[in-house]
Amino acid sequence: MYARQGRKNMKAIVDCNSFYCACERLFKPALHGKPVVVLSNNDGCIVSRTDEAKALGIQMAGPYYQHRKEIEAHGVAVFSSNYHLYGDMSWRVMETLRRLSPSVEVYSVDECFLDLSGIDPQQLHAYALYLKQTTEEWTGIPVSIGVAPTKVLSKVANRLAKKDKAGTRGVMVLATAEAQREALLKTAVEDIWGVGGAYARKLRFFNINNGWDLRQMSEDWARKQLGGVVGVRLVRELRGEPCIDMKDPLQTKKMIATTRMFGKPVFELRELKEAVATYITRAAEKLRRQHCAARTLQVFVVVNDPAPSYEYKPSSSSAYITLPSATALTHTFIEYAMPLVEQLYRSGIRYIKAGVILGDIVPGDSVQFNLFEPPARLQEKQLMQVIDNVNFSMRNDMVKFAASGTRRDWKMRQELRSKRFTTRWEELFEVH
DNA sequence: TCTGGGGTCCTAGGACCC
DNA sequence: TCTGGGGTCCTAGGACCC
Repeated sequence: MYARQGRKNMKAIVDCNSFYCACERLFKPALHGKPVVVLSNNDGCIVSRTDEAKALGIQMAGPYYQHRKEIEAHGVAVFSSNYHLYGDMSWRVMETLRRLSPSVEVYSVDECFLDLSGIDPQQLHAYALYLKQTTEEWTGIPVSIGVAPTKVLSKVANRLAKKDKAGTRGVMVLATAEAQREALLKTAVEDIWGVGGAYARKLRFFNINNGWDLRQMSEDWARKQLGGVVGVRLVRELRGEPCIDMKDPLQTKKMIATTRMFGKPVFELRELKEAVATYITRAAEKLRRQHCAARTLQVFVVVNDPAPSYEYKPSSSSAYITLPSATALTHTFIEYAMPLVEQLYRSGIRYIKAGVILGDIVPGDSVQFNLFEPPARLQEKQLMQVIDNVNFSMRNDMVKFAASGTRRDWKMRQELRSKRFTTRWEELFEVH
C-alpha cells in the first residue's frame, strides 16, 4: 500500500496521549471528556494528566497534596499508578505498531520510534495517519505522531501535533526545510528533547530562546556549553543530520534498579534490611525475566534530615560489591546485600528511601541448564523458576524470602489503585 | 627549583529522558 | 504530614601501567 523507495532518512515518534490516564479511562468510559490524573508511587506526584485536567491548571509532576483542593473541587478522577495495567496496554500498542511497520524501537512505556526511511515522502502523512487510526482502533489508546529526518526533530513535530490536535489530526510531518524552520521557531528551547532545566537556564541566559536560535549555534559552541558531544549531536539533529541512531531492540539493559520511597520514615536496621531484601527480590525477578545475570550489586539509602525545617533535602549514601560471578539468584544477592546495609546504617537516622541497583549485566539464561554446572546450582535455578511461576500466576509475594519481612510497615501507600483488569483473572473487567 | 607521556580502567557525579 | 521510579550517556579525575 505504501511504496518504499530507499534513501531519504525519516523517523517517526509515536507517543500515547496522557498514557496512564488513557489506560484508566479505557475501563471507565464515563470518564471520557472528564479531567483525570494518575499519581506516582506513594501517591506523591501527578505523573499523568488529561487535557481537561491540564486546562484546570494542574501541573505535571506537581506534588499531589498541593493540588488536592482544586482536584477535589473540580471532581477530578484520581488514580494511583497501576503498572500491571499500563505495562500490558503498552505491550498491546507496541505489538500493533510492530505489525504495521518495520523496525520499531520502544523508547519508553508510552513511546516508540519507527524508521520510515524509504517511504515515499508524498505518502508520509497518509501513512502516519493510518498508523494512528489503526493503533487507536485496535487498542483504544489515542496516540500522536511526529515525523522528521531526525529523532530530535520528530519529537518537535510530535509535540506540535499533540498541542493542536484539532488542526493537525494528531500527526505532523516535517519533511521540508521550511516546515522545520517554522516548527523550530514555535518551540521554546526548554521544550526540546535533550534540553533540561540546567541547559534551558543557560541557553536563555545567552538569549537563545527557541529551537531555531539553537539550531544556528556552532558545533564548537555547543560542545563547550552543552556537555561535549551531547550538545554537538543536539545541534546537528536540529539541522536535520541524524546523529542519534535507532537502537537495536535486542540490546540488554545495562542496569536494573528497584528503588522506593517508604510509606513512612524508617529508623530501625531491621526494617531497612527487610526493605532492601524486598527490592532485591523485585530486581532479581526483572533480571530473570530478561534471562540475564548481574555481577555488581549496589545498595543505597536516602535520609532527610528533619531538623530544623523539614525541608526536602535528601542526601544519599551507597555501598556496592562485585560478586565472584554473575548470578540471578535472589538469595545470593540478599546474602551479599545485608552486610552492605549494616555498613550504611546509623542508628537514630530517619531514612525515607532505599534502593538496589544490579549492574554489569550479562546474558545468562537462568532457565536453561548447563551441563557443567554443579547440581546444587541447578536446583537453585529450578527453585527460582518455581517461585517466579507461583508469584506470577497467583499473587506477587505469595512466596517470598524471610529476609523481606512479614510486617512491612514501611510499604508504600497506594490507596487509589484501579484493578489489574488485563493481567489478573480475579480482577477482570465486569460488564453488568 | 626545575618531576614524561600516553593509555586504560574505574568510580562519582551531572545532565537528561519519560 | 505531604515531592516517584527506572533508566541512559557523558565527563572528570584518580590509580595504575609501561
